[in-house]
Parts: sequence; structure tokens; C-alpha cells
Amino acid sequence: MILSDRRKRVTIKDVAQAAGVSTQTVSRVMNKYSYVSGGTRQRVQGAVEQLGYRPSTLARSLSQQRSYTLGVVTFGLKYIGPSRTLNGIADKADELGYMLLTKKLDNFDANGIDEVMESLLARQVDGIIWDVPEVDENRAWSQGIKSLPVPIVFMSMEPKPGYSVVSMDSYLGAQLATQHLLDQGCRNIGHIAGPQDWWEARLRYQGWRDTLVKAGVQVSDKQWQQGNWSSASGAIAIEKLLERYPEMDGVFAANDQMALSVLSEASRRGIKVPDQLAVVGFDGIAESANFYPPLTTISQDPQLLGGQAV
Amino acid sequence: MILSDRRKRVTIKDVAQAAGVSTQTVSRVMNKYSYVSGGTRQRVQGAVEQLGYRPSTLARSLSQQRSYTLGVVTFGLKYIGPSRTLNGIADKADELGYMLLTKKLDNFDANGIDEVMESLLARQVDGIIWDVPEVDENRAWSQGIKSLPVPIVFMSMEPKPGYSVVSMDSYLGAQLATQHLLDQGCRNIGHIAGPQDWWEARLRYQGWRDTLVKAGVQVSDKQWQQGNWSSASGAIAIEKLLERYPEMDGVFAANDQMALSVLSEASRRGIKVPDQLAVVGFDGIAESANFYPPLTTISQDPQLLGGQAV
DNA sequence: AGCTAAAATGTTATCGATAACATGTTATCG
DNA sequence: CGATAACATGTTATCGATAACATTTTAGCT
Repeated sequence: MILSDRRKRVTIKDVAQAAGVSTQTVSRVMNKYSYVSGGTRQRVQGAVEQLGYRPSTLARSLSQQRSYTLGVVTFGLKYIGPSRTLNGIADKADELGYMLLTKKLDNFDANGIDEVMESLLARQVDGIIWDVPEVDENRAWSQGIKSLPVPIVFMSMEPKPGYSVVSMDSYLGAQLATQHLLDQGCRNIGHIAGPQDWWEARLRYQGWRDTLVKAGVQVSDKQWQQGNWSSASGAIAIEKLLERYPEMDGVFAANDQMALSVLSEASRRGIKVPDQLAVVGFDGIAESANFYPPLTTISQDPQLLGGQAV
Repeated sequence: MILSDRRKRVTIKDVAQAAGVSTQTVSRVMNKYSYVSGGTRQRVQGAVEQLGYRPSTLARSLSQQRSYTLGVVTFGLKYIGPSRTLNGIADKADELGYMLLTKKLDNFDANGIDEVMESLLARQVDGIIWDVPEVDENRAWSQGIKSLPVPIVFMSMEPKPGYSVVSMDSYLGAQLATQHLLDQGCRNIGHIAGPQDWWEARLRYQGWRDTLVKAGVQVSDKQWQQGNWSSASGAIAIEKLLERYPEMDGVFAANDQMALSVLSEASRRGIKVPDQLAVVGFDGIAESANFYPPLTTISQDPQLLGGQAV
């Protein structure tokens, strides 16, 4: 029953009184503890239903010193990738009976980071999931985090000894993507990269480059162009690429937003996709499935981090 | 300082002892309460820094009977719309010093709903934001929620007396979209609708229909087709539409995913967009800005709900 | 000086639950 | 049949903080 009176919360005491037992006994019933006689148990359960008693997780957390709550720090949700990850985390957390306290990070300055950590810790989270892409600026910081009172799991960060890191394999994904283009017969494959101070962007770039080299294809700097993940930057990048690398017959974009721009630009110029120009993106936005195959999934993450966090 | 010893949490008592005062005084300092002499204040602050004391929000919540936490219930984050809303909520909450406890709803069955509410309430949230689209099935339920001990704000729900509802105006948006097509000279405008048991889908449909009628354009059932928000359904829908309504020169899709499919299908068939077929979507995914103007934003929501929730 | 208001700080109770310990009841067994 | 274990339940202390009330200083004024 969801009835409960708006005025005052029903506490364990009320139940105890109603059932004519001590609060401890009620607690035992609630936690399926042994050593409670059938009769008493029933009486208590009756009272619980009757009053619409709902134990306060807060109080429980305080006395047990664990909150059954995980802190999740994300970097905006502007991009679709993170938001899907969050989804996965949510699922797993649910399964394990945890709730998520979400915090959003808007910039990388150390102050903000500290503050976020503070507020999370103050709420006694049992663990923290750090789903913020690693950029040069915030890398240094992660050093100082060593002595946290709770376990922390990093996502999308370069693995470092002593830390738990869960991430999808950007490098492998990029290799697959590039290989895919090669398989389709492309020989002049360009790359629209993400900002090179992002660890993941570098990986994707390298995956692309290495694959080409391994396949015995020449790679020069005119074949790639850096974007900043946004559609707009993708549009600019493809334009430049087409200009200085006209023989290009395939492009690997470091994320789907930029890949979309390529498509749009191509159609504007009347370039046939994929006949004249094959395009592969990265991230696996569902909507883009029509255009190019989604390449990597993060489906493994929730699993892992669930385990880690516990 | 984030140093804090991994073993045991620093409590207010430790600080009190270190500073040679009572816990109450420490509390006063922490809360910038008046009536603390400069000297004492300094001593306390010194101890706080030294020990890396971090007051436990949990304990505070318990004694103050408010958690400074809002519960947010979303319906998956598969679609980009909700995730952007969440973003907005997060911003505002941050600003007001609230944290967000997020819960995800996967289906509409009453059991799940109850459970979610329970867990939120058990954590003493100060308010709940219900960001779940209204579908026939879960409508009935919202009745029973009346007697909640905390305020609740609904998003994306048909306004009803007695409830706080914050939502973007689907109807208006649809009108704008349709009008936009009319302005571009289209006269045969189709619509790919969302599932008609979604309140918002109905609104968009109606907005489209009404605008056409008002403009003196004939509207018949062959001009629209229902999808289920997914790209795939959009592809099917556009196919059917093209088939039975070949003279169509404009389409309004109820969300961007479906609109994307239209674009893709069009390019496959060699239909020029927007010359032969103008396309308008709905939701304002950033990436699609290249193709069609984003129509509605939810920027007002965070504002409102912030106010409401407090 | 004597008295009172304001300022500074300490005490105790409380929030809602659980842990640890204590006590009273039944069984069970030699 | 008495003892010892297993079962059932109640008491008290505790988690970390704040609220309410009590007490002691200090300051200001006549």
C-alpha cells in the first residue's frame, strides 16, 4: 500500500507498538532474520501492511555504514555514448539492489572535481564510477585520488596499475572499422579524428593508422583531419579532406556525429555512398544503423563494473 | 584536502576533540552559525582541514529530515530526448544543491512502478521527478499516487488538476513543424506518427492535422502512418507512405529517429531532399541539425521543475 | 558594583534503524 | 529430572549529525 499519511512518516516504532513487540523484533522480521515465531511474524507483517511502513534506508545506512548507493560521475550527456553507458550501469545497479547518485561534470578543472567527489563521499556512497573521458588536463589529477575511502572504477581511461578500469576497446574498434573498409575494396581511406588530447581519440587514430600500415597502405598526414566530436567539426573536416585527398574512397570517423556530417556533405555534393565513398562511424548510435554497421558495443561494461563495484 | 584515511571515517567528534570543543560547536562552525568566537572558529576550521573532515550528509539528513536529494525516474535512456532532459535536471539540481537519485523504469507495469517509488521514498528523497512518457497503461496509475509524502513533478504528462506537470509543448511544436513545411511550399504533407497510445504522439499527430486543416488542405488517412519511435519503424512507415501517397512532397516525423530513416530511404531511392521531399523531425537531436532545423527545445523544463521541486 | 542582555559554549535528546548483549522460554537428551 | 542448547524476544548502545535547552562568560549600562 502506498497510502501513508502525508504528515508523518511511519517509523519502526509505530509498527512495533501496533504489533505489541519491540522495535528489534520488527527489524528482525523486516530482514528475514531467523528466530522469530510464526505468530509474531504475522502480527508484525500485519502491522506493516496496515500502517504502510517503509523502512528508512537512510537510517539503515547510517547504522550499517553502507548506503547501497553508487556515485556515478559523467561528463555531460550531450553525447550519446555516455548516456548509453549510464543506461547499462543503471541496469546492473538495479539488479544488485543499488541506487545511483548521479553527478555531472561540466569541465575538467580540479576544483569541480574535488567538489563532486566531496559531495558524493558525504553521502556515503559505497563506490564511485568515474565515467569521464580522459583528457590530458584531468589525467594528472587521478593521481591524487589514491586514498579514497571507497572503491572507484574508471571508465574510458588508460589502464594504470592500481586502478580499476573498464572501457571499451577503442583501438580494436578502430581496427575493425578500418579493416571493414579495406574489405570493401577501399584503398584510400581517410580518418576524421577526435581531439587528440582525448585518450580514446588517440587510440582510434592509431587503430586506423596501424591497420592501414599493416595492410601495406601508405599513410600520410593529408589523409586525416582532426575534429572535436561535433557534427559541425565533422563537416569542416570532411570538406578539407575531400579537397586535399580527392582520391579518397573511404572514411573512418571517430564518432557517429562526425560520420553523419560526412554523409550529409556527401549527399550535398552528389557523392554516392558507399560506392564512391564508404563511410564508417564509431559508437553505434542505433539510428545510424541504416547507413553503416555499428561497430562496438559497450555491453560488457555494466557486467564488469557491477562486479567491480561490489 | 582529500587525504582522509581509508580505514575510518572522520566524524564530527574527532574534530571536536581535536579542537577541544563540543560537537555542537563544530556543527555551528560548519553551518556558519552565529555565536562562535573568532578564535574557536579558527581552531575548529584548523582541525577540520587537518583531519580532512567531511560531514556526513546521511547523518544530517536523518536528523534534519530532509535529504537534499531528488529522485528522478526516467523511462530508459534509449531515446535521446529523455537523456537531454536529465541533463537539464542535473544542471538545475546542482545549482540548488541537490543531488539526483536516478531510477530507470523499463516497463509500465504497476508492480515495477510501485517498487521504484518505494525505493525512492525509502531513501527519503525530498521530491520526485517523474520523467516517464504517458502511455495509456500507466495513466490509470497516476491516480493512486495522490497521497505521497513528497512533492512529485510529472514531465510529459497530460496536465491534470492537482498535479505539477512540466512538459514541452508537443502540440505547438508539431504545428510549427507543419507550418514550416507549408511555408516551404509543400502541399502534400505526410506524417509519421508515434504510437498513438502515447499522449505526446497523439499531440503531435493532432498538431500536424490541425495545421493542415487550418491551411485549407485536405487530410486523409493515407497521409499518415504510425511508427513506434524507432528508426526501423520509420523506414517501414516511409515506405508505405511513398507507396500509397506518391504525390507527397513533405513529411513531418514525430521524432528524429524516424526522420533519419526517411532521409536514408530517400537517398536510397534517389529522392532529393528537400527539393522533392522536405523532411522535418522532432526532438532536436544536435547531430541532425544539418538536415532539418531543430524544432523544440526543453530548455524551459529545468527551470520550472527546479522551482517546483523546492 | 550590580544587574541584565547578548554572546559563547556545553548537555541531552532525537532522527530511524541495527548491532551487541541480556534475558526468559522451550526443547532435547543423557 | 536437571542441564544445556536452541529459540524468542527485549534492552541498551551506536551510527553522525542537529535541535532544543541549559549554562557560563562577557559586555554594557545605570
